Amino acid sequence: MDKDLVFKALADPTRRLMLDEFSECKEQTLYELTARLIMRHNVSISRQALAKHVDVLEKAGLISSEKRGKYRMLVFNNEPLRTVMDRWIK
Amino acid sequence: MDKDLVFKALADPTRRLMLDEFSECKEQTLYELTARLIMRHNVSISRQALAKHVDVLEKAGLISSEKRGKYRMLVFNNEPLRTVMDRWIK
DNA sequence: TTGACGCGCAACTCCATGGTTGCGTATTGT
DNA sequence: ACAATACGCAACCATGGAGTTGCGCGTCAA
Repeated sequence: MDKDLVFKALADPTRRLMLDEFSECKEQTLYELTARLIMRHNVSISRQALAKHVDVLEKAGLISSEKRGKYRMLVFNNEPLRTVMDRWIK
Repeated sequence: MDKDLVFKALADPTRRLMLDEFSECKEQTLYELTARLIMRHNVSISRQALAKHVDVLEKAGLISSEKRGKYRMLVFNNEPLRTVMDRWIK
């Protein structure tokens, strides 16, 4: 696990909103996630921009993705968040 | 406490090294901190660049500073780190 | 088969930010 | 008084990253 990638992923407010959605529903398609962000958080953003954020979160190990036919299923994993703060909080 | 500022502060690897030093020694002058980073972590960086990082950390509430004559004393505060991860780790 | 839809990819723009350089200020020791 | 030093400030440059646009591909229902 690359801690640098985790902190980079957390640096963006849109990605933190995405994590908020995932902490309520651990499995979502990219389509569902986009719809939720637009409707519940008034996020005005294109699908492609969201897809980029998904890539960043995936490289950080915070989500994993799986192709299911037409849809792309995203699964949340908060384990990196648990381990990344160890060095300062004792 | 502005969580956005905290995550921004954590996004940079140099600032995370600074926090590493602070978690070992909670009070340091800016001069001491600069010397430690250069010697113990082989960080090649100017004093001004460090001062900018200090400003970012201070705005995030992660350190507080106090002028003591010629020196600027910096004091670590990890409380924002404890509260900022709540929403995803339950 | 054909159209709609969810998605991937690449090029482009724009701006925040890390870093440097140069100069000025205040404090301290001799 | 004067030199050394720890620091603040402002301008500048270069890079990375967020966002958009346009196009094409694969899947599914009619």
